Amino acid sequence: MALTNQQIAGIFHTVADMLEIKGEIIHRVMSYRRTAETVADYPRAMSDLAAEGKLTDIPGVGKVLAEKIQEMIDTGKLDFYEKLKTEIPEGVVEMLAVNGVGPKKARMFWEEAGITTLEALEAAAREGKLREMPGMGAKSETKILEGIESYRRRVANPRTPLGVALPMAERILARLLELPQAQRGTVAGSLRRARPTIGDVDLLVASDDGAPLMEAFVTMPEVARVLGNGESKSSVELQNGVQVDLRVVPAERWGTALQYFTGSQAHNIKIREMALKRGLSLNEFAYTRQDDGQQILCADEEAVYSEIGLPWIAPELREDWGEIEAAQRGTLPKLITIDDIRSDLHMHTQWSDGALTIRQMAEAARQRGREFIVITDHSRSAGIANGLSIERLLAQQQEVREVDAEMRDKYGFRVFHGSEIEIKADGTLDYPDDILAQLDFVVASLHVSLRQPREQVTQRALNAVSNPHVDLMGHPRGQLIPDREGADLDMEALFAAAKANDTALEINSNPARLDLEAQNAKRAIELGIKLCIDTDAHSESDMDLLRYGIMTARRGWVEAPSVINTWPLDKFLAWVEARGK
DNA sequence: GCCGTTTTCGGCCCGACTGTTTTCAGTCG
Repeated sequence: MALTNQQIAGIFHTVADMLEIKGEIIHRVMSYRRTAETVADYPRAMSDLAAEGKLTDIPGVGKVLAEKIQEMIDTGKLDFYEKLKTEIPEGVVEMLAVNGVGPKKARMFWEEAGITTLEALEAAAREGKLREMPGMGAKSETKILEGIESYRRRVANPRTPLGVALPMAERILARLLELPQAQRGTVAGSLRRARPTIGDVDLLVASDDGAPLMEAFVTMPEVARVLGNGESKSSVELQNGVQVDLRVVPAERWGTALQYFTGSQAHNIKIREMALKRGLSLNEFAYTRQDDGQQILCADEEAVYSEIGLPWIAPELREDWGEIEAAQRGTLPKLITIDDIRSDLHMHTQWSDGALTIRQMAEAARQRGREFIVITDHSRSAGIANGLSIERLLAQQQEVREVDAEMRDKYGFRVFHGSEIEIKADGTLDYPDDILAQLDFVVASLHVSLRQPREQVTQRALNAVSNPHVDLMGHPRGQLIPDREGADLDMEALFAAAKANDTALEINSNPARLDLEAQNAKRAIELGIKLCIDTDAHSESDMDLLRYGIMTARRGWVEAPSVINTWPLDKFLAWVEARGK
């Protein structure tokens, strides 16, 4: 059975670790690691690419890696990996995840002391045996013990969702910016790029006097452990297990520093390669001209990019998904912003599992600048969510009409009546067509039986988007971050059906969903599919989650015209009408 | 292992911090 992109990426990551332990040339190791990253984020299934013979189209994949991917698709395993597993004990590879243990030390512990498990490593450290080894001492022993403890916490809770990490990072940053030494500051790293989950938090502050900032940072009440504490860089682990890094740079070098610490690594490597071709070496402090050694300082990111002939590239795009090539061609997308959003087409009320009345939701949306909304409570089979029977649905419509009339007269604000209907396990929809026909707008979503086999769950999605009454498919894959994988949908088939039926696909703004993911959103708009960025709000505060949906859309290169809820009311209604409602 | 305005070989981005060391290797991002 063919492996998924995630599984293939996982194997390549482990192979890279194993090769590094073996002392392989680092560039060979990096090619596996790079490809693992690429495959993990790739918008199309490796099995599809393999079927089309297009594996070597993937940047960084040559003959050898293409053959290995093909083998995993065909056989479900990789011989090369199986052989490596017989050479290197699993526990030795696991040691690399411990802060302070790298490939050299892992190999030394294994070969010199016969340590092949984390438990044995911990025991040896406790008994003071590690300190006798070359390059080791009492401090590194302690560091490894702390590292093992931290690793075990991380295994239980591996990555932090964007929706948790960003508010936390902003709170810490705000406190640092209160200090007089801080000139400016921002969130950087994968958080600034708005990845759906975050490994650690990167903060950047401009200052000519970093010491007080570092002192304040490492003594924050939520700090559990100081991992490093230098003049320009400190790292802490918080009580909640999240690692936070703070870097301090002088303001005149802000641009190069921010560009560097925002990443991604793949993006930065390409930028540096471009710089080198122009005789410039780039680091976080400056460009350096290679001929005379003269430095070129960049106080903002625009200067960093313009120095090598590129327009500024939005951080959400910096994943090496083609943004540098697009910048060179002058074809970067004009990314959607939160101000482009005019409506919210997916929201819940007290009629099902929401916290507020129809009127309260409408008022809250209006206060946030929306021009119209659609109320889409759960359908009848969603028992836990108090889904609406047909009778209740029709009664709700009356109330929606009343609120609409009132809000329309008062503010010119409109409230429409819809439903978020279950796509049931058997593939049918939760209300009959004649009921759906009475609604202004229909969202169809998968909530149950997400673990069905690929063909079955895909067929359910196709049934839904092909129904002429369905306008939007909500959170298509049904993933829950960070715990639940989405359904094993054939996304290409879903895209084809959405395109053929002119059905829109949702980017759900809830940080637990962010579904469609950016990669799939990017693929969808390339195919000309319409999207919709909704809050799926169940309360007033949920409406403020919209920014996460916007970030995700921007990561997917989405421009406002592709998004139906950026459209003015007339255009929206004309589209719904034209779809045969 | 990949790749090419250095093109089929010989490169491959760059620096901070730590702990050990007496000048640097390992780790990390």
